[in-house]
Amino acid sequence: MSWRKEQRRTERGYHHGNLKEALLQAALGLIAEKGAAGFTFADAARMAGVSPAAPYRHFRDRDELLSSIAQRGFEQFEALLTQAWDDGRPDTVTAFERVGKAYLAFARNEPAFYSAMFESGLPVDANPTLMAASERAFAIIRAAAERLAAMAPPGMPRPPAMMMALHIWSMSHGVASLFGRGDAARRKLPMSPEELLEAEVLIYLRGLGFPTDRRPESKPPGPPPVPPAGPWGTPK
Amino acid sequence: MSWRKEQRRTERGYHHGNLKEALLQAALGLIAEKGAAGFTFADAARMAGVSPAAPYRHFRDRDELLSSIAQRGFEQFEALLTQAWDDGRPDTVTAFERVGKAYLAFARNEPAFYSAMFESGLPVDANPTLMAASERAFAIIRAAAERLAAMAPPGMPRPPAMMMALHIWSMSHGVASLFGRGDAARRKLPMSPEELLEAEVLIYLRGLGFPTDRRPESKPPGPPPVPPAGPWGTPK
DNA sequence: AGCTCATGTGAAAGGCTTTTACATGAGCCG
DNA sequence: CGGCTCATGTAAAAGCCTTTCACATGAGCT
Repeated sequence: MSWRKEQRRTERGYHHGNLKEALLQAALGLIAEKGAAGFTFADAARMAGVSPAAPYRHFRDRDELLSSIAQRGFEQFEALLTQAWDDGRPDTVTAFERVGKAYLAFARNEPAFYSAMFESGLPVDANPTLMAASERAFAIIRAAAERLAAMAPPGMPRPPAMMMALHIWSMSHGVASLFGRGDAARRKLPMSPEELLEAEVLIYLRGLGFPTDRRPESKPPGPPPVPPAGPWGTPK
Repeated sequence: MSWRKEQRRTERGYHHGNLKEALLQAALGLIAEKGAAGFTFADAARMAGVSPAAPYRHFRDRDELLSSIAQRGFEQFEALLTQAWDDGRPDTVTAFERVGKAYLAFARNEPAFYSAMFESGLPVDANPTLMAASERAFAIIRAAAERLAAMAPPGMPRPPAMMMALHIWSMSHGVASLFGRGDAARRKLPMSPEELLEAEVLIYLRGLGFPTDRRPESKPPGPPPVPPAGPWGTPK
C-alpha cells in the first residue's frame, strides 16, 4: 500500500495531519443538517477534534470556508452537468433534458453545496475564483444551448443561444429552489419537480419552433400527429 | 390632528410606545443592508434605542422576528401581484406579463422582504400562518394562469392551469433569484432581467399555442406575419 | 388615588469569532 | 544522530450576540 499520511489518523497527536479537508467535510455535514446560516466555525472544529482556533490556520475566517465549499460545489456541479450533457448524445433534446434533471438532482442530493453556492448570501461576484467556477458551470448550459440553437428549424428567426441558456438556467434554478430541495421550503406539487421542469422546457422549446417529439435528429421528423400530444401527459 | 401615540416619540421615557413596529422597521433596514444572515437581534434593539432584552417582550426570538417580516412580505407581495394582475385588464397576456414584471420589481425594490421570504432558510412549511400567506400570493399567479388556460386556442389540448402557474412561478423566481437582485449574486447579462423574463414567458406561451402578438382578445387575431417576429427583438 | 400588568432594564450565563502568545513536532540539513 | 525551523495546534482573552430572570416603571383602568 502507499498511504503516507492518508490513513492511520485515528489516534492523532498534536498535529491533525489533514485538518483542512476534515474541516471541509465537517462543514459540509453541518450545512446539510442545519443550513448555511446555522453552520458554525466552532462546531466544525469540534467535529474535527481540534480547538476553536485551529481552523484559522487554514481559512482566514468563516466566510472563506464557506467560499471554499461553494467553489468545490461549482466544480462538482460543472462535472455533473458535463457528464449529463455528454456532448449532446444521443440527440440534442434528450441530452438537454438530462442536463435539467442533473440540475435538480444536484440540488436534491447535495443540499450543502447548493446552499453554499446559491443561498449563503456570499458575494459571488466579489470572489474572482468563485465567479470563474460559477461561469464554467454555466458554460455547459451555454454550450448545450448553442448546439440547440444551431439546429433551429429553418424559416424561424434563430434564437440567440445566450438567451436560451439564460432561460433554461432560470427555469432549472427556479424549479430547484422552489420545489427541489429535500427538506426546507417544500411545497406540495401535483407532479415531481423533474416532470415539472421537463414539461416546462419542452413547452419552451416548442415555443421556439423546435419539434419536441424526441426523434433522433439524424432522420428528419415525419408529419406531427394532429393534434400533437402535449408535454403534460394525456389530457383527461 | 389626531396622533394619540404615533408621533412625538422623539424623547421617549421608560416605555417606547411602539417598539414592535420600530423593531420590524429596523430589522428591515438591517436585512436590506447586510442580508438576512448578517442581521442581528441586538442591532435592531440598538437601532430602536432599547436594551438588548427588550425585543423579547415582542418576539419569542430572532427567528420569530424574521418570520414576521416574511409574513408581512408575503402580504405586500400578494397586494403587488393583485394590483399588477388587475383582474386581467386590459387583456390577459398583457396583464400576465405585468405580473412577471411585478415579481421582479418586488425582488429588486424589497430585497429585505425577499430575503426573509425566500433566502433566510426559514422552514416555511413549519409555520401555518406563513404558509397560508405564501399560498395566497401564489394564488394570484394561479388565478391568472387559470384565465389564460381558459382562453387556450381550440384544437390544442388544454394545458392544466396549475402546471402553467407553477411554470410561470419558477421562471419568475429563477430570473429574480439569479439576476434580479440589486446588489448580491449579480451576473452580467446581455439584457435586463425584465426583458429576459418577458421573452421567456412569451416563448413559453407560444409553445402552448397561444398567439403572442398582444392583440386585445376581443377582436380575433388576423393571420400572423410570416415568419413571425420572435420575442427577442429583431435578429441581427 | 391606587392597582396591575405590559413593557423595559440590568446583570449574568453561555456560545461564537477572532487574535495573540506560546507549544509541539515533522521535515530537513549537516 | 542532533539540532533548527516553521507549519500547525493550543490556551487564554476580548468582544459581541442570544437568551433568561429578577426587578423597575408607568400607562390605563377602577
